[in-house]
Amino acid sequence: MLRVSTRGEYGVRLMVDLARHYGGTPRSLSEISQSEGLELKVQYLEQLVRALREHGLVESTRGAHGGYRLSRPPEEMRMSEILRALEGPIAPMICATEGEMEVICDRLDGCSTKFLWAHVRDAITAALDAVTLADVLRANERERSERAPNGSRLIPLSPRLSKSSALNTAGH
Amino acid sequence: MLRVSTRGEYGVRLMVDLARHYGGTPRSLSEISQSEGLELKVQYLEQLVRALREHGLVESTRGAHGGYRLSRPPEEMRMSEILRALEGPIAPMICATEGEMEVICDRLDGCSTKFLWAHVRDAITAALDAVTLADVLRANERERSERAPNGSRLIPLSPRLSKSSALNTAGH
DNA sequence: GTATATCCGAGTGAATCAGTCGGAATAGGC
DNA sequence: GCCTATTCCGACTGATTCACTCGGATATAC
Repeated sequence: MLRVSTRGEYGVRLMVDLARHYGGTPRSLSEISQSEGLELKVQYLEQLVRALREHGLVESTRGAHGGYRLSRPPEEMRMSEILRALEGPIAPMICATEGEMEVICDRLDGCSTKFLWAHVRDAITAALDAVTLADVLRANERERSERAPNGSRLIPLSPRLSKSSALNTAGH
Repeated sequence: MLRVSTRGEYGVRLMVDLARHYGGTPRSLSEISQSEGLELKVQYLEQLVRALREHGLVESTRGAHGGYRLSRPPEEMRMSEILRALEGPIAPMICATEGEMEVICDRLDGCSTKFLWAHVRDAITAALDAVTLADVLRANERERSERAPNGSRLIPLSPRLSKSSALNTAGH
């Protein structure tokens, strides 16, 4: 339950790639898809990056050698913004969408569980506000470097996946 | 994004109703559906309550005057259990399901955003662990009594919906 | 002008959601 | 023993959403 769609997953990976190359030349979708393991889905990425651009999170240059870049440094991008751009407002229930929720929920006897959903929503937004794109990039770099560089990909990842993960340095 | 389905919504309402009548005679689904404003969906409720029973949260008695009751007092039921029973494990991404997540996610280059989803998942479970069925019932009773008893349903609910809601007494 | 990109609207097959349907089993009241 | 109220159970279905795909237009470097 409470799933994020592949839109969110791919979109975040795309942003991580842009963060990794922040400051350089624009990255094309085909470059991104290769280095993030999304080879087959370039056409789909187009759709996602559109939403990110429309929300002002990335800027594009067209034509040959064109591509995308972050419109702000990764440290100044909260994951909440990114996911909102990709998937719309955080709303565990229709009656608990961000912003005004009274309007919709005046129906019936007022959605007896309103408070619960608002509580969940606030927890999610807080969690996503506390993490920046730079944090996710850092965690990702760490994981990459821990994997042996000479192609021995067989190291089990289990021991490092506990609650004391890299993201706990994000200060929440 | 991050939606809870109507399964979760109706199922929680059902549980709130059972909590309100805890200690009395078993409640039939038709009674529940009437008092919770779910008149048309009795057949659907059947399906939901099944999941709740199979997870040991409610007990049933069959035949005439039969129905359902909570198998534990509302104070001892966390909303996390209830929602898990209704909607399955809390997993914002396939690679961040509760319990073991390494197995599935060993594919590709190891899901660069794993940490983020785990972080979100933990925030959600913490939020749902902090609230008991009794808390939701209490918040609901309060709302009911605040609505004028003589049918003047027109009072706007807005001022009381801020972050300092009743659920903040749950101690998180 | 050609190759490489982004841009844009529309379409589509598969999966999930939100129920519905038909009937079997169980228990209380007469 | 029958009738009624109820839970139990598996299967079915229409609508919606998801996860893409397609075809083409537009812009820019060389």
